[in-house]
Amino acid sequence: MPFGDIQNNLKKESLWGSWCPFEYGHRFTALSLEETLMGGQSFDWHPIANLHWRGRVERNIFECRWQNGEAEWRCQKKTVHPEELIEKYFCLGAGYEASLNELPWRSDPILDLCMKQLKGLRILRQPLDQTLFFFILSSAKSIPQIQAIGDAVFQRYGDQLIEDMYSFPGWAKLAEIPEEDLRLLKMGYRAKYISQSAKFINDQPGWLESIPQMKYVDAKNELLKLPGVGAKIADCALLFGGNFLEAFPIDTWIEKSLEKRYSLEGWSTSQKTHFARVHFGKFAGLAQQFLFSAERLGILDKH
DNA sequence: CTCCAGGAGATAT
DNA sequence: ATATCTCCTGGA
Repeated sequence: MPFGDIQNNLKKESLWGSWCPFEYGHRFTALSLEETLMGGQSFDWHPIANLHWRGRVERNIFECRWQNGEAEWRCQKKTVHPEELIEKYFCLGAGYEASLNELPWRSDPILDLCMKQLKGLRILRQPLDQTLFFFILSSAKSIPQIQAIGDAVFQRYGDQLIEDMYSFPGWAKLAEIPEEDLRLLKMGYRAKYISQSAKFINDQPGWLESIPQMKYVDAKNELLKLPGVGAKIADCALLFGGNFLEAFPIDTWIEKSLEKRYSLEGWSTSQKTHFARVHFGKFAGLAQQFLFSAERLGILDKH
């Protein structure tokens, strides 16, 4: 490595604060930390080394890593009140554990296995505007593809946060972008959804911001008004971007999982939604996350 | 080359 | 209500 690069890296490194353990760090495992950041609920995190990720929390850059058997985080020195940001973003605190305890794990051996194998898996509290954006992009796309398209949009239209990370441009900015320009960023048919949803949101100031205050059913019905937002994407936006832990998104993984693990072959999607609400209860979204990750990682077939 | 993804919307029954 | 087709792109 040339001397200039070494100096440059030292300079970059000096911008970072020291590593901190998570306050409830013992609850993460290497697997659950990775799955929380990279499992498809967020598209803000990028791996930069083995078990080491960099990502956005609001307009700040944080890093997380698994080191010496525990989870750690750090952020740039200029970040204001980083502990509060982390606590909020990762939903740290006793309330989350209490919610997990209300899931029917005592009577559901499948859920119990998922929760034991993925101990520490969390649902993040992300901003609704950006989460909605990513999940409109998500239809019939894999996680890396969604992230790549998002990165391109952020880089082209967002603000630069650090060397290679940019902010979510916001719906107001997206409303100004011609649909054809969005198509150039490989959105395909989703470009129309983004463009039209941006106009819808822009034409009704305060509408999107009011959604997190609503009851779940009302919030979902509002989001369903957006072009490109059906039941699945509305539930993803509410669960990952609106702190609605009762939202139970049913994608093809969960659809197949419910059929296979809970013998719901032949049930319609709406019947499965009803089953989930009755069986998993008011924190069904938490159960969904454990079930989804377990299927994705192939955990249930091993046991 | 064909097929189909972590979906939604339009159309037809 | 339910079934089928199409919409872009990229990877198997």
